[in-house]
Amino acid sequence: MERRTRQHEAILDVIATAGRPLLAQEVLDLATSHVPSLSLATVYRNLKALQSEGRIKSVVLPGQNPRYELEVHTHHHYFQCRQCERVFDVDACPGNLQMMAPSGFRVEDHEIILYGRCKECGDGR
Amino acid sequence: MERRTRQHEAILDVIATAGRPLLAQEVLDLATSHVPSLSLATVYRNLKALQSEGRIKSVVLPGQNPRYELEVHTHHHYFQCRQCERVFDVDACPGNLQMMAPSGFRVEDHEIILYGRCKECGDGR
DNA sequence: TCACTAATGATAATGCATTATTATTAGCAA
DNA sequence: TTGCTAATAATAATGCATTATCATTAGTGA
Repeated sequence: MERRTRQHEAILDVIATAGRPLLAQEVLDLATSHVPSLSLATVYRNLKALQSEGRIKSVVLPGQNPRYELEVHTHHHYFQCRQCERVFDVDACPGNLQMMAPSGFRVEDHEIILYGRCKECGDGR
Repeated sequence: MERRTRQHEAILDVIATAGRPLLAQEVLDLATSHVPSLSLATVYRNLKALQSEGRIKSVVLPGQNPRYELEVHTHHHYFQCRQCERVFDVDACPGNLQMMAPSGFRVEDHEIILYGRCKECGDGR
C-alpha cells in the first residue's frame, strides 16, 4: 500500500472515527458513504495491510468475526451490547488475576468481555 | 439418540472424564481408543444431540473452535495454557464487574479467560 | 500530460469446520 | 433369533468468511 487512494483513506478514517472495533462488513457499510464504489475485497486488502503495518489490530470475541480498531498499546477490555451487538472498548481492568487460577497455574495475561446494554440501548428499545 | 451405542457411551465418557472442555477432534482422538472405528461425523452428531439434551455445553474461546464439557449450571471461567493449548475450568470469579463499564452501560454478564502456563507445563517444557 | 504500475472492483476460488447423504451395521422389542 | 430401523462410517456437500484472479482504473514521478 504505497499509493494514497480514496478507498484507503476512507477505510482508515472510518476505523479511526468509529471509536469502537468494527467488523469488515461495518467498515464497508460506513466507508461506502465516502466512496460508493468501494468493494469488500478492497476492505479486506486494506485491513490486512494496515494490520501488518501495525496501524490497526483485530479484536476477536468468542464465536464472532474479527473486528478492527486502531492499535493502541494499552491493555484494555471489551463490552458487547446484547441489543445492538456493537462492541465498545473498556479501559478499566481489575488488574492481576493470578488469584483466580488453580494452584500451580501461572497467569500471564487475561481477557475480559462484558455483556449487557450499552448507553443507547439501556432503555430497552 | 434413543439407542445406547458403544460410540455414544464412549463420547460421553470421554467428555465426563476429561474434566476440561474438549475440541471435537480431541473427543475423536480420545474416544477412538475405546471405539477404534469411530468417525468424526458420529462425534459431531452426538455432540449436537447431547447439547440439545442439555447434557453438555459448548465453550468458545476467541478465534478457536468450540470445545465441549459437561453442563454444570454454575458460573465459571476458563484458563488456556499457551504451551499445550488445553483449556481448564476456573471456579473463581471476581464477582460483579459493573464498575468496569463506562457510565450508562449496564453489565449483565461477563466472560473471563486467563492465559498462561498450566501446572504441567509450568516448568517450561 | 504521459507512462508506469499499484490499487481497485467484480467475482471466482479457497479453506475449513460442520452437516448431509447413503449404504451398512447393530440395538432392541417381540 | 428375527425384523425393524436408529445409529454409524465414509465421504461428499455446505456455508461462509476470507483470499486470489484479472481486467480496469487511477496515483505519482518525470
